[in-house]
Amino acid sequence: MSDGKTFEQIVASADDLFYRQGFENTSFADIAAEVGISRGNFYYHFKSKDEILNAVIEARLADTRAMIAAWEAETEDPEGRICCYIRILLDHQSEIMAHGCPVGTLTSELAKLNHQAQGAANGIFTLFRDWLRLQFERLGCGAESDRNAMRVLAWSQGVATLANAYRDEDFVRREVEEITGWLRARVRDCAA
Amino acid sequence: MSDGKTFEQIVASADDLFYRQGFENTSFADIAAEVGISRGNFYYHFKSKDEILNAVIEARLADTRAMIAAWEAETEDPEGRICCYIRILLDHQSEIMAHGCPVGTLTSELAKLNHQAQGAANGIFTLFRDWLRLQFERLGCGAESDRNAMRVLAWSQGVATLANAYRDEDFVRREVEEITGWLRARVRDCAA
DNA sequence: GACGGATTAGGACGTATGTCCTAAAGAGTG
DNA sequence: CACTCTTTAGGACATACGTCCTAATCCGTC
Repeated sequence: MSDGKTFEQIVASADDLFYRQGFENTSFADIAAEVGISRGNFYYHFKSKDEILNAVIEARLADTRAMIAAWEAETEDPEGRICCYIRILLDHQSEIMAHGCPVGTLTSELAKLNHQAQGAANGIFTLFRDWLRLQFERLGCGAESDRNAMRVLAWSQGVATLANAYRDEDFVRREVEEITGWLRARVRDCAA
Repeated sequence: MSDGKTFEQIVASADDLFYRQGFENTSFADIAAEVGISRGNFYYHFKSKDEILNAVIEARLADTRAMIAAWEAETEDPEGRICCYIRILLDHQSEIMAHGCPVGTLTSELAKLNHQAQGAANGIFTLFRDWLRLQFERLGCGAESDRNAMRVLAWSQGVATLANAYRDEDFVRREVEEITGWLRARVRDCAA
């Protein structure tokens, strides 16, 4: 019933379209066209559009966990790991300039729709937040760790929003350097 | 034809609803219900929904200009003026936690819709950006002025996005203090 | 009070959408 | 080949939406 090839394709296309066009603005016809199936076929795999959204959020949660796992495999150094997160802004620069941050724009849209999946979408933020907090704790930031994690999240969200508005590559590059510099200083302070 | 009482009410209600529910997700029926007029009456004042959006953006531009003028009347001190901008986060805290930043969420939505009014909506950002840059220039930040202005914009945008996601009052308050502290340090650096 | 332009109400129209239903096609098993 | 369960196609259905049209109402002026 679930977890077939078509199921995965629907989720993948919906994921992409929700990111590029927004959830509300993406129709079944859009997804069907991209997957190459008929419109009526959705209801064999999903009971409603909201259920597709839930599956997309699940997929994003899984992707995020995998991404974090890859960063953990990349380096043991907490500061280096935090830099991995910051580097998303560069690695996905063109997509971010075109469509913003996938997490931030989705949570914003769901907040306006008063959608039930809001909490689930926030879970993606929380995945990053908790992991970043852990890295700051390992750096000795103690009680400040969560605040630092939130600062990194907020900073990157702001950069994504303005990058999307102005499509300015240099701005993104400069801010990434600035965040990295702030991080270095913060690590020094915490270690002291 | 234009600029009547009904016209103003439509723009005011649309402005409010676009903020709370999003542009795409707000229908003529919604606006009509809030203003108390019939649905078909819109087309006497506006040729299309996009024209309402344009009027809303015009109104927001005017409001922003008025807000900036009020700040300029409030104090001559550039640092104090920048603090006025930062203080929006506190003055409109509950709305921001409920619906995000009106500017950031609108530009994000229009970007996803590939809407023609995207540029006009960015103009609101630019109003703040140019004015903030001017204040930094007067503080002696020189070539760094625009970067500092963008940083203040980005920071506040990020705080708004996360405030909307987590609805955490303390987080907003802490970040405002942090930005203010950063500003003080930056002013010191520039003056030196 | 009568006229005329400004404004409004109400509904028609075509389209798009989410949802649902049913018949057909596909795939695997005996 | 026959049977069954899974999967798909295609369209029906009600609803909501943006747009447009027309008749009615308001209101200031003569």
